[in-house]
Amino acid sequence: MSYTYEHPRPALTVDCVVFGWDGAELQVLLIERAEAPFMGNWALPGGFVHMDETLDDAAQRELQEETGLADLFLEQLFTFGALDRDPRGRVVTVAYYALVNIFHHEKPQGGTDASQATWFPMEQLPTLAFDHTTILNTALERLRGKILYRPIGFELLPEKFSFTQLQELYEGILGTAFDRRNFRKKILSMGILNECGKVQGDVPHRKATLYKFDEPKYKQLEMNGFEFKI
Amino acid sequence: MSYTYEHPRPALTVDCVVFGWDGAELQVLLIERAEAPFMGNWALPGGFVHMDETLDDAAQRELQEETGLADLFLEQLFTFGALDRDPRGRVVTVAYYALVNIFHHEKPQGGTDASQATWFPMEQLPTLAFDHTTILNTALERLRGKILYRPIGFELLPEKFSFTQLQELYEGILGTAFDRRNFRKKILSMGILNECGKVQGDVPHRKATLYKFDEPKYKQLEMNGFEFKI
DNA sequence: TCAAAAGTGTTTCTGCTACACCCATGC
DNA sequence: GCATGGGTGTAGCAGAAACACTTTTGA
Repeated sequence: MSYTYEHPRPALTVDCVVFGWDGAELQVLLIERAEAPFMGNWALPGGFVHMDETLDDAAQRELQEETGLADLFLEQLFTFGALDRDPRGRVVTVAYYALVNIFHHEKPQGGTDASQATWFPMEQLPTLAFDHTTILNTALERLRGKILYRPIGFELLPEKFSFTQLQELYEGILGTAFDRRNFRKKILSMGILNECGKVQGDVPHRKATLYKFDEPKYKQLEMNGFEFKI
Repeated sequence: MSYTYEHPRPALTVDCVVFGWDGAELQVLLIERAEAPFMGNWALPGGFVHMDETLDDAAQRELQEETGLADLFLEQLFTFGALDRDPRGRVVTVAYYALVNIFHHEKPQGGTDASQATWFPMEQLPTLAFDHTTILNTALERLRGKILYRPIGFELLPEKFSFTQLQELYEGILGTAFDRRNFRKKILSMGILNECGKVQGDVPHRKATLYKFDEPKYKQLEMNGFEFKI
């Protein structure tokens, strides 16, 4: 079976930068390529866009197939179209970035054309196939920008989390330190967290209060002109 | 001549939302389509991506061909891939937005496959072909967001402009009013404008001081951590 | 009782907001 | 001299930043 067109067409792929947070470091999910080109190299999960799926659907499908991940925060990032970005010829890729709670998906599974899917700390990335390093850096920039004015950090945490966890997440991603009292004050004053008791487990010190992000409340506040801001 | 691939491929286009400012209203440059589909309808300038050009190059080329515009602020916006967005079949489009001084390009010229290119005020847009209304709205959102934290508003003004012009631009795009004194203070305190004398022409009142945006200065400040912010 | 993290208020400072009058120019 | 927009300073307020001690818990 083959397909013929009057004019040549670039191939179209999607690639996904999946970020996770292990409590200390930002992590990225990479797959080991099982096919040429760059066979055996690490790369972002991704693949060709099918004719009967939207770009968002393609990104979701590829993530599901290559990493087993589903139902995560997924947002279009940027489209990369450098002429020589793929040795197979002209391939344009629509990049996405995703945020996922790493502990809900600690053992991602390799799938069809990915022999492995593994978390890497941002600070110890392997060499990546194609222009995937560029894509990853773009995604990191976006994450750093967006986390300041949208409540997306919660996507990386467990459903219930302590203020220390939240603060360490922000500090780790942004590379800056915050005052504990001011941080707590600012977030609490937004009124988008619900307390859910000190369920924290066996720790050799005082138990922290755990909170949940109240998304419906946030959506409602947002509609009334409220803006999340760190 | 024809091109055959093992798998079907979406066609890939670029579309450009070109914004201009006439001193009172935000304007968008549209072309009248000379070919099916939507022949005779208004649409964003754009067209198919060639195999030997990047996406940015394609956007620039299409603008040049269809409107005569060159050397303008042009930035990738978003990629639209809904299944039914083009009646010819699966067409994915990488949208761009551009900012241009309307008085340097008052009479844009229609080109190859565009029989006319015309400025429309945002408030009086015709019905657009394809999903171009969606694209345009996305571009407007982006413009409104970005103008707050990047000095891109200057792209829409003449090289030399008065504070009133600048303020009216911001007020028009954002739909909010600013205090004249505070606005002036804030912008001046950034130190990114150079005074260039009261060259303003025949006006029946006091002549305004004109300013130029000092881009090198801005770039330098930016590198030292300065952030433009309205 | 010690170590380790949780929790909590107040003061200071900075930057934003609100606000009104005189100036220059052409008609 | 009048109509029109240009240009300017200050006081009050709100939100950000700085800052240190007490509490809880398990070992």
